[in-house]
Amino acid sequence: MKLYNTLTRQKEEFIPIEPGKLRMYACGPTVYNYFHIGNARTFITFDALRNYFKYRGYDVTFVQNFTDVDDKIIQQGLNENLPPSKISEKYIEAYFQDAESLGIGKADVHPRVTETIPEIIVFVEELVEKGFAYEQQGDVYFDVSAYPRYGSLSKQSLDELQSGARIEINEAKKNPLDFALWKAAKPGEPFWESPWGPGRPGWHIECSAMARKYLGETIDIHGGGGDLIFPHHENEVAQSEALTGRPFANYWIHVGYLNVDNRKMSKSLNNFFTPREIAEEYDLEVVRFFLLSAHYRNPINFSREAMEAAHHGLERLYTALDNWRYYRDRTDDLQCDGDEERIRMIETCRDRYVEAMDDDFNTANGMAVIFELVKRVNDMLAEKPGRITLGKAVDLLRELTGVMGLLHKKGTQAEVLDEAVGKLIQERQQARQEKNYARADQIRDELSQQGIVLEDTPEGIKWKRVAK
RNA sequence: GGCGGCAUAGCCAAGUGGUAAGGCAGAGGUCUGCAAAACCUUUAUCCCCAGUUCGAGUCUGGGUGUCGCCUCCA
Repeated sequence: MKLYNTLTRQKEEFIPIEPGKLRMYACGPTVYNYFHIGNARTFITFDALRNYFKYRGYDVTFVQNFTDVDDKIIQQGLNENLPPSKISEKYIEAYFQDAESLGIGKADVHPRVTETIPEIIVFVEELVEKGFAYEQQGDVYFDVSAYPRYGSLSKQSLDELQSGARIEINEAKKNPLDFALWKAAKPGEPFWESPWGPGRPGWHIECSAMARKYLGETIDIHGGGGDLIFPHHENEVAQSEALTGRPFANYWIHVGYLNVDNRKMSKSLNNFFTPREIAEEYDLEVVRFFLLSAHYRNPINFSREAMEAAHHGLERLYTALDNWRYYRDRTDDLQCDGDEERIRMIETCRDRYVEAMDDDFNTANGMAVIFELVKRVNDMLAEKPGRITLGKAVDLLRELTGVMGLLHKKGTQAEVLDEAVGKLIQERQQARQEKNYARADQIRDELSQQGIVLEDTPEGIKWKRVAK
């Protein structure tokens, strides 16, 4: 498997630290509000990447944190008139709800800053002891000048960073780029006791400490959104490598932005959509489908047109499954299962899917293979080669879309129709036989208003519920 | 100012130097009472200029446009 590594700015063959095992850490949300679908792009990417590694036989340990102490959480507490801990609790719960609706599975561990304080304090203490950090009136800062390789991830030199620095001059810092590992508590803020007095962790240290706690000193893959490269990930590298003297992460993976009108979707530009908002109009599976239909590193533009296209594309996948179920339930034809040629053709789809995904997790090409497989399934549904051969094709379709985290919904056909609708369908059938097409079409229109679409097939009347 | 993306059909989007995947939309057709679904056919010299090469969307140089990071941000 090849992955693009931000460290080297190249695609590299992925070699795990321990054969067959993957240790992966992705930066999770700061839980001060609902996340938006730009955030979701990163979560979905790592969720699907984890699925794929498992699919390829890796024993995966995936960690994604919650930042549950932060300036913004404190601020939101004031806005909502709630203590910060209630804010983070509320939005962690919301995260899991929204994640589920986007098909994002849980990580193996979802550590929280508030549960990692002792480890963070030890981490900072060690950095101070080793001369990489200094205390200043209850704050502790990382000393970037003590770490010569600062800037290696973002490919920035210290000088250039300094000349472009837009950060406020802080008298307490030796260097404007020094960043807080520990912040002295201000009145009314949550705090923990530490060797430097009451305070709370800075943002960057938490990920280093959590990754170390759950995954060890060197991890295989660390990732997040592209906007985290600097300063967050740069700082993580500095802290962790200063402490251990070893590489922090072998592969750094960064996800491209989700744009709106070609501008990055972000809270500050106020051009964002939350899953909750989108869900009023589309099934969120459409969002997931849309996000995975482009390569993860490329920026993609969110728009109504894009959602419509994704909606139709996803529907095509579901329709194939529906049509298969309908056929399967109405035929006993079990022959032709020895159709070697077809089976071989199906197998090549798996190979090509793996080939695509092995190439820097190219889900766009993976999707293309899925659509080709759908075409084969549809072809076979028309040719009716027998249930077993077709069943294999459909199994593969489920296998591949399953890795993407798609097509988990139950089929529309399996539901039970209510009696009134059933009677109408019967009546329409009667009308058709009597060539009373006006009445037949009238009934079809009526049901269509209720979101039930009828299709006349050689096997009988097929119906489906159309989602929004 | 420093660093880095991106630019391929109406829209979206792949593309490892050998003559452009896939999806959506459109057009024509098959099937259908009509539809729907499905299938078939059809829709691109890849931002511009120069260069390397037998051959470049794909490499090099120079432009142009655009977005981003350098402050919190997935």
